[in-house]
Amino acid sequence: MKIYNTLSRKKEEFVPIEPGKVRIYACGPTVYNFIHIGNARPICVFDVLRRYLEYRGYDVKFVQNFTDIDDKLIKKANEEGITVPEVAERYIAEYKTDAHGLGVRDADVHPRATEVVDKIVEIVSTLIEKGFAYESNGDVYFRVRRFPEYGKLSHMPIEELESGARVDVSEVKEDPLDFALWKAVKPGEPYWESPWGKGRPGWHIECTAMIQKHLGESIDIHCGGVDLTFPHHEDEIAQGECCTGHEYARYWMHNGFINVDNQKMSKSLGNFFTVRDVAEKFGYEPIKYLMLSSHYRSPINYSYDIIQQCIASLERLHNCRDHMDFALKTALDTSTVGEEAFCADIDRCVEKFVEVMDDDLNTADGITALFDMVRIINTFLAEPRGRQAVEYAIRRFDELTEVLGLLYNRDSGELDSEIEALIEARQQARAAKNFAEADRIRDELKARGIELKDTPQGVQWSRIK
RNA sequence: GGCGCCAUAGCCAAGUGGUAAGGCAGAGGUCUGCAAAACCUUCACCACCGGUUCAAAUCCGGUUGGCGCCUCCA
Repeated sequence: MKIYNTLSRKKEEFVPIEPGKVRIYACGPTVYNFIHIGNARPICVFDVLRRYLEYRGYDVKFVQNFTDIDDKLIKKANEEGITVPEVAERYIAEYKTDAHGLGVRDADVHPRATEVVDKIVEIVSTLIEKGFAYESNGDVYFRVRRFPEYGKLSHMPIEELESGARVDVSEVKEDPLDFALWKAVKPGEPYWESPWGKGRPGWHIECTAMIQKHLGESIDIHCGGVDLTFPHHEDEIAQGECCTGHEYARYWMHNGFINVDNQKMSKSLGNFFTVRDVAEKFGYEPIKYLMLSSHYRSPINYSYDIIQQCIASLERLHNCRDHMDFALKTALDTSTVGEEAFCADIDRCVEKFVEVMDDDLNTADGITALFDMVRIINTFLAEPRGRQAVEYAIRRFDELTEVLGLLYNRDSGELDSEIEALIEARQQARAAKNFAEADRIRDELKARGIELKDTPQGVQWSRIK
């Protein structure tokens, strides 16, 4: 598989540190509010990365953090008159509701910043011992100029950073470039004891601590949004590599943004949508589809029209899958002509899927391979088919939707007897050419969320999504 | 100012040297009691101007337009 590595700015063949194993760390949300659809992008995309690597036979360990201590949480807690841990608890729960709604699996470990303070103190102490960091007024800063490779991820010339004039100038820092590893406590804020007095961790250091604790000194893939490239990821590399002397992460994957009206979503512009809001109107699945419909590094523009198109596309996928379930119920015990060729066509779609996903996780093309399969299946199932062929198609189709994390939460449940009786009554009405009654029943069922399709093989029903 | 990204049909979106995938919407048709679904057919001079090449949406240079990071940020 090839992965575009921000470090080299090239697609590189993926070679794990340890054969067969992949250690992935993805920057997770700061849990001070509901996540917005921009947050949903890395969550969805890197979940697919994980699933795809597993599909390709790797043993994947996937870690995603929750930032549960920072300025925004403190502010939120003050506003609501509750504690910081209460804020974190609430929004971690909301996060999980959304992530599960999006069909995203839990990470193997979801560490919280507040759980790794010991590790953070340990790393900061090591950095001070090695001369890479210094204490100043209860804060601890990293000496950026001590790490000659600083800037290798974002490809920023260090001189330019300094002349950027936006860098915070502070008397407590030796150099404006230096960044905080530890922040001295301010009145009314939560704190932890440390060799430098009461305080709390800086933001960048938490990820480094979690990686060291749960994945080791070097990891295979580090993921996050493009905006994290600098300074967050750059700082992580500096801390991590200076602390251990080893390469921090081999591959860096950065997802593009979700825009609204071609502008970055942000609170200050007032143009952001929470996942919850969109899900309540349209459901979670169209959001998931949107995220996978273009390459993960491209920007996506969110709009009502686009989400409607996602809903329509998804319907074609669901119809095909429903049709397969129906075809299985009415399948023949013997095989029919052309099934071998059919299975071969299906296999070709899977091969294409693997080929494009191998190319830097091209989910847009992966979906195309799925749609190719849909057409082949729909055509093939126009007439009754042998059970084995139908089962094979289902298995291979599900294989792809599972990797993409699409068509989850499918309701293949049974109908209750009352509905079944209505369907039967309608069939009798149709046989008696009482079409008014038949249509009335069909409308009634539709109002109850059941859609009927009359086929040569009988009545196919499905629940309206 | 520094470092980058993007521009493909009405909409979304792949394709990065060999003559434009896929989805949505539209048009026509087949099937159907009707409907739905499905299937078939149809729908692009790849922002502009130069250059390299037998061959360019794809490479190089330039122009225009849009966007991001450099500050918390997915």
